[in-house]
Amino acid sequence: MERELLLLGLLRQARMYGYQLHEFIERDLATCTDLKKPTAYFLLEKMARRGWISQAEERDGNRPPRRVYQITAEGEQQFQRLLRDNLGGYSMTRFAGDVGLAFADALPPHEVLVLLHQRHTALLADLAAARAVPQHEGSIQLVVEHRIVHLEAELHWLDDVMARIAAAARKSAQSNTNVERSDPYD
Amino acid sequence: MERELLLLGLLRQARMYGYQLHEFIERDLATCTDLKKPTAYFLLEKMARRGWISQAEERDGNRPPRRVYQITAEGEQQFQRLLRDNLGGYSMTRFAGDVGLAFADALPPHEVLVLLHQRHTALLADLAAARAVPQHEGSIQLVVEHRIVHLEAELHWLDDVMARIAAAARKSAQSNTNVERSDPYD
DNA sequence: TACTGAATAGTCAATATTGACTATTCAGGA
DNA sequence: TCCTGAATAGTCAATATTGACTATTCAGTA
Repeated sequence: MERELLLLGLLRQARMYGYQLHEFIERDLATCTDLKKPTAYFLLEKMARRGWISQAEERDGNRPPRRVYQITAEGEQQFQRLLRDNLGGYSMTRFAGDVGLAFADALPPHEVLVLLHQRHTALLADLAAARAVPQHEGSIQLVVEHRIVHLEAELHWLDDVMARIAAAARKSAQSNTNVERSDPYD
Repeated sequence: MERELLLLGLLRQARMYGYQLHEFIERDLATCTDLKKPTAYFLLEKMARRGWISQAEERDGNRPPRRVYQITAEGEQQFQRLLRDNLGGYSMTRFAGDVGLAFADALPPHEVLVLLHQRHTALLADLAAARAVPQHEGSIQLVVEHRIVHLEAELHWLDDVMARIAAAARKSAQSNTNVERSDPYD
């Protein structure tokens, strides 16, 4: 339901057409959500059917007509309900990268370390991008900060995981060495 | 693709039928992913079509026959590819709760605080559940730890956000008071 | 003027995901 | 024996989501 909440929240601030909504989301909210164009149109139509928003054809000069969406009184009610549900609740966050980690022991540790280093680099780039986002007005700023907090925690954790894997790999390499070279001082 | 990776990773450890896979995911991996039964069957069929896994009917006493899935050599290849992609990459995590926060200024601050307090409670419960998960063998333990790290960061951040909202509300209540009661000492 | 590439505005078919349901077996008690 | 509730094993129709595509307009420029 977050996507409906998002669209209603934007339409609450101004009437817009689908493309405009999509552009705004891509430009200003890419940090907090994604919403592909077909999904946006799908949800807009659904909400229009339910009477949460109203559509109107509008033309601008020679351009082909476009559907402008506007929130209704019913839509405002639903917005408030969805907003209260969202703020008051908490739904488990899923991390796509966890699945790989869960099976990390299927690869040799040194390769895992190389791959996690790549992940680390990608994380750093994402953090830099989040830090580069210009100040937003109002609560949207919170979301950017949230993202930064999360990315920083993620980086620390990833460093820790890599250190532990490296330590385990060293230890096992060491015992191999011991066996192969029978070197009790290594 | 994480879901395919997940199923392949499980089938790599033992041949299983759909229900077994689903049960394992619900019981042991609920912290890191969700995967509803119909989705599991859908993906299993898709991977069978592609030759990543093979199916076999099997019967156990009087029970109705069930389809047992087994990873193939091709499936093992794909598993390794997906695993490398997953470990080496990073895909943005989306937080459902962010959408609500982005529109928090649509509600009076005191109500936002009440709602965020509810969220806080739910978070604490989730953290307690994550801490209660018994030790897992191997890398799966990493995922549980990751979850705990994230929940702790989330709680700290939420405390901070609530404190800031409370402070802003106090300040604005104060200026209201000043205006209404003209009390320069409050 | 004619052409090219970017911006605008959306559509379509294919895929993925889910809630709600069915149907069987089995263990244990009334 | 018969019944009930839990466990087992899945299916189906409805919904949601996406990649890839179309088609128009406009600004700049060769």
